[in-house]
Amino acid sequence: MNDAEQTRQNILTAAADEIHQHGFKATSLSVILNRCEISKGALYHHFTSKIELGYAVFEEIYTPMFLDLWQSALSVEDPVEGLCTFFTSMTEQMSCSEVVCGCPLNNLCEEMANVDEGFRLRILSMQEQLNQLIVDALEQINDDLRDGLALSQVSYFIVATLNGATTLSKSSRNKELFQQVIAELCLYIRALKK
Amino acid sequence: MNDAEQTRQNILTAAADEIHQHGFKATSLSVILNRCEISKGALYHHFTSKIELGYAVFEEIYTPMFLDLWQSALSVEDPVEGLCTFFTSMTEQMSCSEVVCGCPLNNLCEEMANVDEGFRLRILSMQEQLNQLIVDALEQINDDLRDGLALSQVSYFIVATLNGATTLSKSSRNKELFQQVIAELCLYIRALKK
DNA sequence: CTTGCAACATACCATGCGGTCGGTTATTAT
DNA sequence: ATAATAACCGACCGCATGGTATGTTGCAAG
Repeated sequence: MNDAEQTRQNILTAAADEIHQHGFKATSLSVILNRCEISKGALYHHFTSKIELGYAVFEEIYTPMFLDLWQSALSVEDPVEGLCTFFTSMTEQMSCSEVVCGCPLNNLCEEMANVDEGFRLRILSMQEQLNQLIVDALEQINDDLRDGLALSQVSYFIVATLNGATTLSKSSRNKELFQQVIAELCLYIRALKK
Repeated sequence: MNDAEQTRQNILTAAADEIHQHGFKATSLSVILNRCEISKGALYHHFTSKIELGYAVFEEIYTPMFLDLWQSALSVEDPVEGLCTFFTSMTEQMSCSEVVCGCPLNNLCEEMANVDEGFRLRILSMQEQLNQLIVDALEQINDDLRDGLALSQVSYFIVATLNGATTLSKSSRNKELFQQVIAELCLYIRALKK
């Protein structure tokens, strides 16, 4: 990686962290500049505007990190158990910043979906990708599942609950509530089986 | 209500709407002043700062509106069915602004819980009140429910899912996803019974 | 009638923001 | 070697923000 690409990556990772911590609007470009020890000219050489930087963070940092996580959780023999262990390990490995700051994508959705169409469409696309991921995984064990399940609906339900759980843990500022919701979610997921 | 109290109420309702639409930080005091056709002096006569205005909106507008809604949904013979009809009617009566802007309390939680302790504690307190409301209602039909249910956990699960559903509908900008999650949630709730 | 305070109005301030622009250095192609 | 361009610097700009200080009006008690 040459120097230019390196500074671009530095900007992206710093911006990703700042946006995660403070949201997009409240993220100050000057803070990013300080963290990267670069000038404003450097930033605007790589990104045409703040919002384009935001899009790049979304597409190049958040999205792959997110989808890879879910993909690996679902790429097991039994995706139902895969999801449950995924969720449970989240409650254990959850760092303090994640308890406090929540999921970056969920945050961005809350903040920007109804304000900026570019963000909204990106979020929407990602949610559909994620939903497809889950549906595909569940369909592979369709024979073990109860009859009459609306798998897409089930998938959205799971994701919605998970997002709601992170939001809940943000206000309570402890893992306990999150763990409770996750425990109940695992009960629900396992009950999908016959 | 005298004139002073009337202007105070005007400020509160205008602020509540603006905060609902744009979030707390992005809400501009000058917009509120224009909507109410008052001066900045008037606002700062009634509220010492922007954040105190935010607290007042939370306590005097959002909280009672919210708790009353849930209370009336749960104050029926069968709270399980009460919740289901409550949720279902939400999907039908949901105005465009609610689809786009989401739940005011959920929004505030997302935006302010990890930034301002005053907001966080107020949100937390309200969530605990709401949880107690649901738990109390479910306990009254405990005999009809399955054994071994952790009612507090169940209650948090329901609230988390509902919040996640509104967030989902924000990014998709249509009711369909919301309705799907709600439909699945109703299945879950009804399955709490024996 | 006047005194006093509540209920406003208006002008102003410091600050931080995203963004621009002319200039400079480093790299690369010819 | 030189020309061209990428990569970067840093001063500056307009603007909107939350907040303050001073001034004005109107009502109500004494």
